Amino acid sequence: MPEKKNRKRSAGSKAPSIYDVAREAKVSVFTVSAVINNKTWVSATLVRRVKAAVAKLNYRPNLLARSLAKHQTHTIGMVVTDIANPFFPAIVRAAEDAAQKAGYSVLLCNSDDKQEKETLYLDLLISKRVDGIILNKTPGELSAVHRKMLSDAQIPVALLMRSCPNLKADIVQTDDEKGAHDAVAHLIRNGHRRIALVGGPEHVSNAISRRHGYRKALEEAGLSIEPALEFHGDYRIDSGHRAGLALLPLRPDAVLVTNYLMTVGFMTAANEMGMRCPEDFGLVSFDDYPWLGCFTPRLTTIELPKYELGETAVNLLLDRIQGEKGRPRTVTLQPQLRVRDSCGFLRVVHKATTHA
Amino acid sequence: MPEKKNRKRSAGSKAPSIYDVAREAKVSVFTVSAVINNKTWVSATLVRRVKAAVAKLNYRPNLLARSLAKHQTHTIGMVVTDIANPFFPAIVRAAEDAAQKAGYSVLLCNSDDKQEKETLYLDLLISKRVDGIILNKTPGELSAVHRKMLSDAQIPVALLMRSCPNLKADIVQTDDEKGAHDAVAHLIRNGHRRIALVGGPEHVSNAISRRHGYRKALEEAGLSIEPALEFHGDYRIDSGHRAGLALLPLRPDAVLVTNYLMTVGFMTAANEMGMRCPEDFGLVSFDDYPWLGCFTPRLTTIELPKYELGETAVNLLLDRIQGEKGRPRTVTLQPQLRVRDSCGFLRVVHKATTHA
DNA sequence: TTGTAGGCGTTATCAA
DNA sequence: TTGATAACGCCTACAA
Repeated sequence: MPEKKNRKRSAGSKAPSIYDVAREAKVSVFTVSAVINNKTWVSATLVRRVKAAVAKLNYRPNLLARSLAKHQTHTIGMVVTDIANPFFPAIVRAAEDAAQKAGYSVLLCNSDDKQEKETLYLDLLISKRVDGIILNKTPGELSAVHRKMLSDAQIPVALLMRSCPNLKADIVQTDDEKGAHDAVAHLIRNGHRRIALVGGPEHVSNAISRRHGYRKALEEAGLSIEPALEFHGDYRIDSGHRAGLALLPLRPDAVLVTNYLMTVGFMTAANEMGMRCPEDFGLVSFDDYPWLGCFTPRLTTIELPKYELGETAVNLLLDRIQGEKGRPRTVTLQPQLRVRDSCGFLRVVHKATTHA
Repeated sequence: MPEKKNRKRSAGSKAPSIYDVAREAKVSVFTVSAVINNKTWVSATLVRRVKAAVAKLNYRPNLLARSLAKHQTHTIGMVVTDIANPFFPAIVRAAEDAAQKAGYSVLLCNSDDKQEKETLYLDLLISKRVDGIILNKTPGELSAVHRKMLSDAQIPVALLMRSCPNLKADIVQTDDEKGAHDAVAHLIRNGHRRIALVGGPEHVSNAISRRHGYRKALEEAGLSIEPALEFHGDYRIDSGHRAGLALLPLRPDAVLVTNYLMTVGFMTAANEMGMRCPEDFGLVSFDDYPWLGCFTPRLTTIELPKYELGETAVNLLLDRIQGEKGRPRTVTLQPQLRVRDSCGFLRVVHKATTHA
């Protein structure tokens, strides 16, 4: 058998296999394998010989074969709605960092928030036998089939920013209700009364939490909830634009926009309508970015700890991969109000003066 | 042999293999394999039986095993400096789209522009036997060892936005010299004379091109090149900030900042120093983003076709994977000047008035 | 048209 | 401490 291998090898110039190394070092494949994996029991002489052969042939173990034999790929799948949405890059970066540190790599998938695409990718990741999946779930349940496949194949999943009604899995999220609440409370403190909401997709858990927080703050302040001031977007620019077109004519004092992309659309609409922030309306946006501080209006935001989100997601996953059997954990990270200039601070001063 | 498999299988609830399906459908593994791969020669009856078994068992082929047998993983590796740099997400998204469309998935790596990390990832990708690599090369050469491994393993690479001195490979890039030239020419048309440059890493090909374009435009206009007005950054925020601190005191009329992150740093420095754009200095930035149009100052930019970059990269790669043997191709996409308000148009009017 | 058996490159079991 | 050799799950000549 080794003979045949020889023939093939010497023909073209393929990547060397463990057999080539074994032959070169005049040892068995077992020994080579042992050296590759730093097993302690190999004699110094053989270690030297093997290492020399490895260097000479530029041998690199075929991780596919290894994965097949060991039933683990050291790969995690990460499916987000869209890496081009600026909310995700930092999260993905953090995940990749944490994964890399632990010897894992990440396969990136974009679902566009479509169930079909998500299903497709889930199938793919399962087929590729990834060791775990970070899932920014599309709204809706996970099919029974996929639940079964995931549990049969023992592939843990960590839910990112979105819970899934019928999937018991670890979750990493931010305290969105609190974030939205703090944002609206801040707006109210600054004197705003009629506050609009540009929310996310109706059935996405974090969008629901944000709406809760929004309403709660309103109620606590004794302000009425006007359904007409609530707009349901989809976290993309265009829906923010539509929201602006629909909401601004209603002349709200201020608005809470629940993600950056929609804020961009909203501001564009405002510009088109000749309305200015914060003069004509106050605004708090979700998500913070380094560039928000150096352009006008300087947005007041609810910062979400993106890096920690990604990092935590893979750490939860890694625990499961290493056999952690406890019940699902939920890690809730704290958002933070970052006050800048888009809330009509001047207006507050004005009111305060009035009161005095 | 199948017996042993049986024993194991019935014990736990592992993912089913092709053998399980064969047994369930009462056919041979060959037939199952044929059906899975839509071979035409299987009789309708057996196809039906196999499909039923597949559905019943929720069978999904183990792509690892398939890859090992077929010597192709249908995976491409993509190594960028940092996905958190807003320049990359759209490119990666485009690449993933194009890859997915062709049945490939993408493994994402961040090199941070460090040779060591790049080397690490290259080793990894080779070991994982990816079918191709999209590489946003760190400055410097590719080691001979890696060149040899890549060619031995027949792994094509497509260089993204950066050429590599000793690697003959397909390249996708933008016409950076033209982009920078157009930017500076625009600045000059607007009346600016002393124009500073915030450039990229000294040995990165696109940074060199951008500097060429900058100087060329200056020369064409008969303006002198002041080395003191050229700052070498690293495409990250902090270096843009340092650039602002160093350049602004020199009171240039305007500045060309060669990427968005550095522009953010530069603007921050300007704010700290109480200098305003475009009143105190004009600015053109590389890279365009949807949000630039709705915040002040509305940046005039050189837009780079990010989506096409990513798409083209994988298409070039796919061609190679499918056996294309021609000599390396270079695809150069055209950047586009997008005029907004950051160039001090008013100033031009002013100067014009003066001259009149 | 279908089945059998060997190979893909590792790891792992069991002797030696 | 080492060496044969059987898995791992799939593909694919070669036979039937």
